[in-house]
Amino acid sequence: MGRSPCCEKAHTNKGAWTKEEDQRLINYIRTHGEGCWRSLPKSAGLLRCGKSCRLRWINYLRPDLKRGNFTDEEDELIIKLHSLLGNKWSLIAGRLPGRTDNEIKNYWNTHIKRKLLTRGLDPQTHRPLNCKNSITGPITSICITPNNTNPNPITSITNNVVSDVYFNAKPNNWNTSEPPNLAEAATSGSGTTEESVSQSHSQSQTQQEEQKQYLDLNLELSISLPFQPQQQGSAAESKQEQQQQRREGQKSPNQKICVCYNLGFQSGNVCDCQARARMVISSDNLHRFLIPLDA
DNA sequence: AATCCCCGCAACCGCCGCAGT
DNA sequence: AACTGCGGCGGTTGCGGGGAT
Repeated sequence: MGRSPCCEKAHTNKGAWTKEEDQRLINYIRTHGEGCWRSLPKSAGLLRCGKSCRLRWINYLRPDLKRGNFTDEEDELIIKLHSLLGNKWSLIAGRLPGRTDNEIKNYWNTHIKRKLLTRGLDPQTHRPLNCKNSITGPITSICITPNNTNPNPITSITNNVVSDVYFNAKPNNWNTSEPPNLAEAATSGSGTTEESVSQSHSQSQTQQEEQKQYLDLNLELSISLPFQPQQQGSAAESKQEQQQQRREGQKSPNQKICVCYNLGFQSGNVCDCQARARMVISSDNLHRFLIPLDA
């Protein structure tokens, strides 16, 4: 059995809102404030579902909404945030004052997707479309190399890395034992809750600047061509090698390595690699989680 | 002028996480 | 620990406007 409906559907209006309904909702929230959406319709004299009232207020009636077209700066910010956060529209909206998640989602689907395609980029992965080695799906494999000196830093761990993302630059104050919390940096600042706002206010300016630096750094990361091992020998030999790697606990072709944890994407935050990982490899102060693709 | 088609956007739906009991 | 209810989120739908034929 599923959950009971949030309201009595037989007695609720659906579809476009009338001016009168809008006015009732505005008047009610001006007097009583937001909250308790379930009981709001009855109290406000609206024949609407509470969810519908909430959506109408948040996406259309809220006084602090910014109207008008998106600016180029907003476009680029959305693209950068999407490359970091994926389809986390509410998080992205939190970084764009006056914009709603629904608005950004629509804008993404109607404008930015096309914009990225004309740039030759995959809107989901932000990788070049014509990259013959490109993989589908979100980036889950990240590798940090000090000063990017090692072109293939985890070859020693695995012979079959699907793809890697490298940071090209490493700030002088980057301490791999105390990684920046990128997820927090991404959501702080213009956070949507009072709590997050108060948290961000309580941070020292230096800390905020550091976080911004890390966020910018992450957003500006360059993506390397996926490492593809040279195919040598017969197919039988290759299969034998793969079986050998599995026996030895090494990464097989249908596994990915993630070091998100070291970037601050700790479990329960953005990345759940730690929870899903079947194996952890630690080296150079980095924890690399092996995650089967079918997990 | 009429029809068709495409696009943008508001709204809905179902699921999920969390807090309260 | 299990259950319930609510708010919030992301995916999807469908309507209306405008351009093309």
